[in-house]
Amino acid sequence: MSSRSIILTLRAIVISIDMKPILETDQEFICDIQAPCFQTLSPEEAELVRASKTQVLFRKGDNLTKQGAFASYALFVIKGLAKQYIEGDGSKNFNLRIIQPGEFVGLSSVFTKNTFNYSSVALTDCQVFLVEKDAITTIIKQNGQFGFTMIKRYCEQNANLFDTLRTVMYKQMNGRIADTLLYVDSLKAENPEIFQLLSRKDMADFAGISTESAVKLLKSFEKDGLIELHEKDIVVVNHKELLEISKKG
Amino acid sequence: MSSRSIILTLRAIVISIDMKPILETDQEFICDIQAPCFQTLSPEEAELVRASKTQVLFRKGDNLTKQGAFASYALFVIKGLAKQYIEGDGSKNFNLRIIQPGEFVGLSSVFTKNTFNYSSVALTDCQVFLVEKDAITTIIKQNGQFGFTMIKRYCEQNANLFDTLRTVMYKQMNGRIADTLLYVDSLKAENPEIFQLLSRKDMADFAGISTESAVKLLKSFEKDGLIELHEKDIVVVNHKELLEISKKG
DNA sequence: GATTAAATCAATAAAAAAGTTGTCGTAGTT
DNA sequence: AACTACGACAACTTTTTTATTGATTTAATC
Repeated sequence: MSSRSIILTLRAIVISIDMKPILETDQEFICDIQAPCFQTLSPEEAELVRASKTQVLFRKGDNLTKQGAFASYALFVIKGLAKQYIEGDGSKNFNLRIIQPGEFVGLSSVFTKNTFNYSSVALTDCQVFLVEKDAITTIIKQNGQFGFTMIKRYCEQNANLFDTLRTVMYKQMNGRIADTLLYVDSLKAENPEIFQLLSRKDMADFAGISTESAVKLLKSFEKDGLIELHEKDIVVVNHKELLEISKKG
Repeated sequence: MSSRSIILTLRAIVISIDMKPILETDQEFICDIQAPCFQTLSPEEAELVRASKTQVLFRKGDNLTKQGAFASYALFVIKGLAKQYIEGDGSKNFNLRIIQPGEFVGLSSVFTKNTFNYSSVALTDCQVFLVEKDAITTIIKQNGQFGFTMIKRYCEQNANLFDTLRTVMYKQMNGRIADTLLYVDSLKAENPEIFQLLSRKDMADFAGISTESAVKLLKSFEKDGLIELHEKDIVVVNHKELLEISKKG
């Protein structure tokens, strides 16, 4: 290696260590604050967010949050997809939801708990920014509109949690995998590649069943003409009947 | 699924959400505080650590730290191995060190920076506990002996960083991969499986060279009788000559 | 301009992970 | 007691990732 390229390499390393957020260009900077949920912020509030945020590129497979780790901030996903899940013993995970651009992760940690109560992992590279919880708290206290938005988002997530619990509680395999299919399919309009990003184990972990059962059920749904399996992509053909199966449980 | 097992499952989930640290038994609890570097703590100080810590099981492949994310705590590895690295553009990482049981990660974040300046990932499942930086700060200020230990550890890591920079700066391929081999081999006594946990890309990222070059050099070292390659394991045969190559650069 | 060091590219081989299928066991349910 | 709804295991296939090798290209040094 030449000394010049060594120096370039070193400079890159030093920049990385100093960690002014990778990929943060002016363009993207503006982009952040333009996200819908930050529109109600006053200039001073926007400045507070800006000052107490850091932007991070999570690579596919990186954890955005780790269940049990201290949480001093909330994460806002600008770009990319992630999944949120709870870890049990062994490698028995239970998938809670897909995190899309424009959504928060770790809000609950801001309001109450000091630790993340779930893990989440990037399904694709994710551009994320982290805001320290003190900043969020401060702003909510002085800007009711913003607070309302935050609470609304938090409640939505909670409502979904209840649905999830109901599913796990009362439905059996067919209904659960139908729920999972309907859920993931509902995201497909925005994220056409979503099914390709999920393994059979992921689908199983959303439904809370074994991987083998998931494989068998998907095949059987295909045979019954409810869905089509194209490699990893899944096309919902008979939406109505899936809903029916979901209801029957 | 039977309702009883559903309830058991639910209970497991609820416990996970509540996240009293997975796997923390009395036995392990005692084990923590017995780690050498905590021996100088007074009972009250030990209690402070205990109160402001949380214990987490990082699964193989999980990030312990993410470059650029807010760091409100330091991590102490109880069990398992991890690697620390800096992220560049693309997927160009540079491996800094292997983190062994009994070592801290993220100390620098406690003392100065508010964000982690490197990433780290579990090479095996890792039992880790996290201590909030305020607790560490408080204790250091009142317990000089403990502070000394912390500073010493921090300095050691820094010294290694300088060596690493020197290597990257002045040596070429042969010397670098020799350094990498010597470094990893020095950990083999404590962790016999260490080489199996590292891919050729990992070795290359330690040496700061391309994966292909690493493969070729390792083969050539084998031909010259310096090392033996057994599947993923590597045995250093001619330690002295490797040192020589390392020195020559 | 010739030489050297090392990255990049492309093609292939080998190993690991993911997906699939059938069989069996177990715990509830009827 | 028979039945149902699964999970668990084992064997196997497919896909993906990692490793390997040779050829080519780029840059820097001599």
